Amino acid sequence: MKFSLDVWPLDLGMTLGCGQTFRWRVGDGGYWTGIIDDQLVRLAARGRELVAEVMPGRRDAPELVARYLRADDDIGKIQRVLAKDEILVPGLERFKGLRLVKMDEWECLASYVLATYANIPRIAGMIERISIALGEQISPGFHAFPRRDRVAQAGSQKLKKLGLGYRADYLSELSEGIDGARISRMSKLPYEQLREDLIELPGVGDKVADCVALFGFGKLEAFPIDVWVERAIARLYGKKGSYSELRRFAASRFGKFAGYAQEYMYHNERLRARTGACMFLERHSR
DNA sequence: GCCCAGGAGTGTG
DNA sequence: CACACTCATGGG
Repeated sequence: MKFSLDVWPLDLGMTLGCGQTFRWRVGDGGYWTGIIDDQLVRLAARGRELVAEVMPGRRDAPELVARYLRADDDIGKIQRVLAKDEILVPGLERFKGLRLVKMDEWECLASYVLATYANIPRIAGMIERISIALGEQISPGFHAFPRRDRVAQAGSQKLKKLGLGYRADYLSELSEGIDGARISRMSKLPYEQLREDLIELPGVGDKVADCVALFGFGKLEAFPIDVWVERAIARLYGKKGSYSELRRFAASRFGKFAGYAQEYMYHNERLRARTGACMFLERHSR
């Protein structure tokens, strides 16, 4: 099933490759292949037009893709709000095609529990291995992210053999400690309450809770702080402190779209490590 | 080989 | 509240 969508601005490479989600792969023709809700999806940009191919293809496939890419986010409006922070202004144009994604809540939760203290290639490898071992094959060579009950059934010993390290115990406990009803209830909570609820789960602390609130539950005010974002805040704003201090700083500075500011800074900081380029004002650099 | 990674949990001051 | 320590391991 093939169709086109109007999602703009959109940079597929930044959006699907910046490290907020871990399963998308880019092919030679510049098309991206991934899985949304057990559907195999291919995406390619032709100018302003987004061409999507969904297999096997449900009736609501266009809505599926649009929702995943947060097509309703008004990037212009978001950036006008963030532009009140003069430090971000020089980088906004560069990152306007970087959209947050809306992942499945369980996949997001499990993925970010696995993401603790690991780099992105390794995270992608762990997720790929549990998907091949435990996920349903939806097309030759493509496996869905494993359902919660399949992970619980596997047990921590089998998970450990898939190279998850100490995360195997967290994921195993998590898969037993949550269900669809709980996720459904959490999806109705406002950000702060959702965050407190998430932190109760095994393997979920401050940072993972904010990632899941942002990428899984769509709370745009969430501001996950990992080592990269911590460095960015220190460098750009001269601000250091505990997680709770930096979180308050971000809330007051970036407001209800803090999540977008965070992803811009995260991506910028990693680009800077590789290329030396910084798109933001470095007012506090020596 | 060395260093680092989208940290969390636990114990201590 | 803040630190200090441990956890297990692939990738650059």
